[in-house]
Amino acid sequence: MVRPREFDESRVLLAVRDEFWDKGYAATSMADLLRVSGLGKGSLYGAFGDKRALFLRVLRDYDDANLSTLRARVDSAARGIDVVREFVLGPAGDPTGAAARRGCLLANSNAELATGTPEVAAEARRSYAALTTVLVAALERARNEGDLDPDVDPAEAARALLVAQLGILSLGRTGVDVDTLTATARAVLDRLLPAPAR
Amino acid sequence: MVRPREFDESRVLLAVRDEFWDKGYAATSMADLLRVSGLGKGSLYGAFGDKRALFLRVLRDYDDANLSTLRARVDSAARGIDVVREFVLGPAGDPTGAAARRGCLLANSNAELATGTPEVAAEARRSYAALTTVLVAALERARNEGDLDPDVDPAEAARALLVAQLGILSLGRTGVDVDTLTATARAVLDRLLPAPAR
DNA sequence: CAAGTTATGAACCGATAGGTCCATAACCAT
DNA sequence: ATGGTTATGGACCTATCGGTTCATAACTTG
Repeated sequence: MVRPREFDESRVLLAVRDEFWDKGYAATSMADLLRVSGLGKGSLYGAFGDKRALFLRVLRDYDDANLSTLRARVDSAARGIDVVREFVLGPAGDPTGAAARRGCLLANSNAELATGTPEVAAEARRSYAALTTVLVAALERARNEGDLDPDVDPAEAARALLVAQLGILSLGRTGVDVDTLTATARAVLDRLLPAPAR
Repeated sequence: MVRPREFDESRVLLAVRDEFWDKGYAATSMADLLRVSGLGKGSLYGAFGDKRALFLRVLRDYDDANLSTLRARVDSAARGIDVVREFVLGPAGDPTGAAARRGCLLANSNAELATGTPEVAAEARRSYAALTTVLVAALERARNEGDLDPDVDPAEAARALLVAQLGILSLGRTGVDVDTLTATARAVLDRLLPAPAR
């Protein structure tokens, strides 16, 4: 009884996400979104609402995917400490520096929109709280596996590691030399994750 | 032979800066800037050029002022370590959290505009490099004053502290509870600035 | 095959964006 | 006092913004 969509919703959402990610919210026009999605106005508005709603949808999907990825890594990683290190080193991982310059959609969006769009700030708080919880689990595992000094408080360290990642993201977005960025990330990690005294 | 300006240039620049700071670049309209500055279009364009040029001017002034302030603190502080701690704790200092939510004009702008406006990213790199240099000096002083473990490499630690500050700024902009923010900053600092073994 | 429903995208809309222009006012130097 | 020069701010301009409307096409179901 209905006419089905001609487009793949998730493909469109990814294309839209990339556009917002590359240009930022305000600098992305609806015309841009129509171009990268290949849709007409009726379809895009009909399926996702206006620009703001579409953006918030994309942002939430992005966060959920990030969280799921991290949780999956905690489950599959050989050692808890590996997940934590990867969490901080990840943004500097691409040797071309392109990933570092792109940064994180959530961090970029929060910096751009936190004041005027409280939903974005709230989403960031939600996401960071969830990330912290996962990091705590990874740190406790690391401690049990003998990779972390037992004196380190997992909750405190998790927040510190989140701050470290956000700092690396922020610095990486300036386009700083990627080797320096990586070295800095490693230096911070070494301080934040002391090995057990033996 | 000339007609003098009727407005105070630095007052206008501060008003414009605050507007960009509060709303971000794209979300600030020329109408906003005319309103907060109290100028007419002819005056604003005549004195500072277009929106982009005005913004870059304001951003550079902001950076220069920040740098000067930090340098002055290094000169006037009782101990080098105090400057470094203040550098990281500063963004979380306002007990109402308003300063933390506002963040840093440079960090916010870099997150919003780094991709599309290379001048902003370049300005951020320049500013962060200069800040790092000042931090190195403060750390060397701290070491000489017996407040810092001599094993700590000042250059490496300076970059780590910059990352820490940027992370605090980023997290603070989400509107997270200011006590948690401060506690996190302290925890990071304690790890990054170990006291000398005795 | 027909009826009913929804997706589609081009046409269209008012509002606002940033930016230019210009008549006038204000001022300094002679 | 007057001529030369610049600051001023409102009028004006075009492009583009996000968003709505609607005739049509496409499809499912009975």
